[in-house]
Amino acid sequence: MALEKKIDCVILGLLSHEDLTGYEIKKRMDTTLRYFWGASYGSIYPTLSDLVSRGLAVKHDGTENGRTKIIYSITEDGRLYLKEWLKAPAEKDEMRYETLLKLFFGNEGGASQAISHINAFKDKIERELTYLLGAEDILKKNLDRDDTHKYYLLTAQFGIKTYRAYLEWCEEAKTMLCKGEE
Amino acid sequence: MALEKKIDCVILGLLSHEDLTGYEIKKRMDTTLRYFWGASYGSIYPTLSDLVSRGLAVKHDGTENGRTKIIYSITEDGRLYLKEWLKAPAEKDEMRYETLLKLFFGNEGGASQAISHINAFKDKIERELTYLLGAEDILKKNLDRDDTHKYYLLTAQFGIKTYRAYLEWCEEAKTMLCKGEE
DNA sequence: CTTACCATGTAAGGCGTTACATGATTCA
DNA sequence: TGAATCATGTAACGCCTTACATGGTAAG
Repeated sequence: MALEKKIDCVILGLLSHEDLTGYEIKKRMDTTLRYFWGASYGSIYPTLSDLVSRGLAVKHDGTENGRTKIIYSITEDGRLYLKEWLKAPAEKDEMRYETLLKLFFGNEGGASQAISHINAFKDKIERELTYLLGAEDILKKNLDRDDTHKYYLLTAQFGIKTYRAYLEWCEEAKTMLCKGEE
Repeated sequence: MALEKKIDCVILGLLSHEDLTGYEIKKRMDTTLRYFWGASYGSIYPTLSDLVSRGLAVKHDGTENGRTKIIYSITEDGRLYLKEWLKAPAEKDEMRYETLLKLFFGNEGGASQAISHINAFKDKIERELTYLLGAEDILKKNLDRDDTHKYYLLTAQFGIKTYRAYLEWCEEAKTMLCKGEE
């Protein structure tokens, strides 16, 4: 019980705003949703079929730029299902940071190795932060156009705030490790 | 390739510092490691057997307080394996926050529902933060006793910094949502 | 003309959880 | 005496990723 599977809700959530193909859903997962909820084709396409068979979404063929596509739309039942899920409290908030794991056991590898891990982490976070700041900018400019943007902005700002805290920590952590090196 | 499975390294990491039983390992997972790497009995005990069969750990029976225990120790090979893993760059740093997911689709449920999710999240984070601050305090007092404490402290401080950023965001997010409610 | 991107899927298998099963000891 | 904690495990199953398989179109 307490199904962990939220992928159906995520897809329904995306479809609640606009009709999408599986490919487009994957792109959303790789950009907007990437930093707090990822998914691969191997879970997206089967879930899409499943949603259709449960009557929560419908599919219809379409063509665009001479290309054949399978476009999915949410149904009324799908919208109800989504709303029920949104009402329920969030169950799973967790992080899995291998960087922290390696740092936790850092004594076994030494300070300079730990610093390398911190630097690699810092670079990754800086790249992500740049992306999020760009997204924030666009969202702010379109705030009045669409109410959903307000919620997208909220999550982007969560990421920005978090990543900035990470970067601060990186500096402090390196300082602390260097002191021990002397 | 690029095995995701790190549980063997985590256990080896714990054993590199002290001999432990499976039960004690689980307790570490539920306390110290909880916020960045969790694990259940269903993965700990089989991994322990696996480590023994690979020669990375050894088990020996012991008794303590009249209770029978199976105590595991790391071997030299285990220490080598751990060091190799520590050398390699971290591959998997990711979060899965259902709260953010529900917020991202918050428009479908409305501002007051979104605020409820934020409040629940805030409560959870405040509890975690209290725990981490307690851990930080203890670690700081024992910094000179054991070099490993420095690394434990580093990860605790990561959590503290991150959680404080979360809490700041909670307030800002609620303010933003309330403005829209008027 | 070939690289990159658009587009849809499946199969195998890894990883890890939940729930179950069992039993001893300690403490209120 | 009953609840909590100590202690060790297994079985079933859920979820998801990786890798594979296929083919069209756009742009340089």
